[in-house]
Amino acid sequence: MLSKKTKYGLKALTYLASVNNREPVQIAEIAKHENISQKFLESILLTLRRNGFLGSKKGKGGGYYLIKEPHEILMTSVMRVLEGPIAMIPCVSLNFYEKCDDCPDEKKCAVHKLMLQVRDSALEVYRNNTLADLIP
Amino acid sequence: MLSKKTKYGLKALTYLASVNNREPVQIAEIAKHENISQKFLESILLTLRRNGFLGSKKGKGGGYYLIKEPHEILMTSVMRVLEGPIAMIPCVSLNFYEKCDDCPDEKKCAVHKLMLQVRDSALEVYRNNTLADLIP
DNA sequence: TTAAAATCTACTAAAACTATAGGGTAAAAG
DNA sequence: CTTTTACCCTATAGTTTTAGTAGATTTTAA
Repeated sequence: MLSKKTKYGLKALTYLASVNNREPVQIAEIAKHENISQKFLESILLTLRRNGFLGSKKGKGGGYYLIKEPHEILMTSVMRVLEGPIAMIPCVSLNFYEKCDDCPDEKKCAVHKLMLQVRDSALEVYRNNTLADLIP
Repeated sequence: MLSKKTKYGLKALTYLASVNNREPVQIAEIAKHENISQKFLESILLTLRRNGFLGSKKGKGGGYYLIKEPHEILMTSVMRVLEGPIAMIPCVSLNFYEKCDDCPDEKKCAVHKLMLQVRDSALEVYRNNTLADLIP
């Protein structure tokens, strides 16, 4: 299941991308427009800022804004920050690899074999989509 | 993340498929061979039986066995039973569809648009794999 | 220089889900 | 009738998710 964190994060990014100018947009405005709990969204936007997707400005007239052009923002990186590994199991993860402690030989493992394909197909989708592609 | 339930279920199915004859295999044997908690595996095999993948036999010489040929068992149906919906979000699910209550228009939703592609790509993988394809 | 408007930070907590263990019941075989 | 096995129900520790609360900090504008 996709977490609400990721869902809301994607919606917020898309909303910011759809605002043509790059003026800061307040959390409250995003939350209202996308039907998101404002406090929850606050923490999500914070992690997006810390990971280099957003800039912020405090005080009156402040808010969040995109730091790159929408077509430069790949879904692979967005998903990794919001949802974590793209692989469904660590033993097939590119960026978060971990060996299964119960599995003696990955090459012979059925789960490994299947999940490798799933990872590759998901990766292809995320690599073919930038934030610009999601704007309605 | 793939649940251990699914992981163990897949391993158990593969193990049963690799046993050439269709003699019942005891839970304990599967659990030992695949390094799985026996009690947990017990409940997993039960749901696999209830969903038409396995047959069982009680008493001495009993155990679980495949009810169909490995090449007839599609990963789509296995995954749906073990892991649940293949879609990451209900609004793009074929078999478990549900509307998002926070989303006014699916057609304009960025999350919907992205997750539809992810679902399709995952589906293609699962449809192209039967249990027979996972046997080492 | 004060007040208002925002983000930032840390802490807490309810709810849901996951993985597992325990103990007893039912059926099949010998 | 005893052993062996699957079957079934319950509880529970642990983790993750999804927030909510309270306040600190920074910026702008009056």
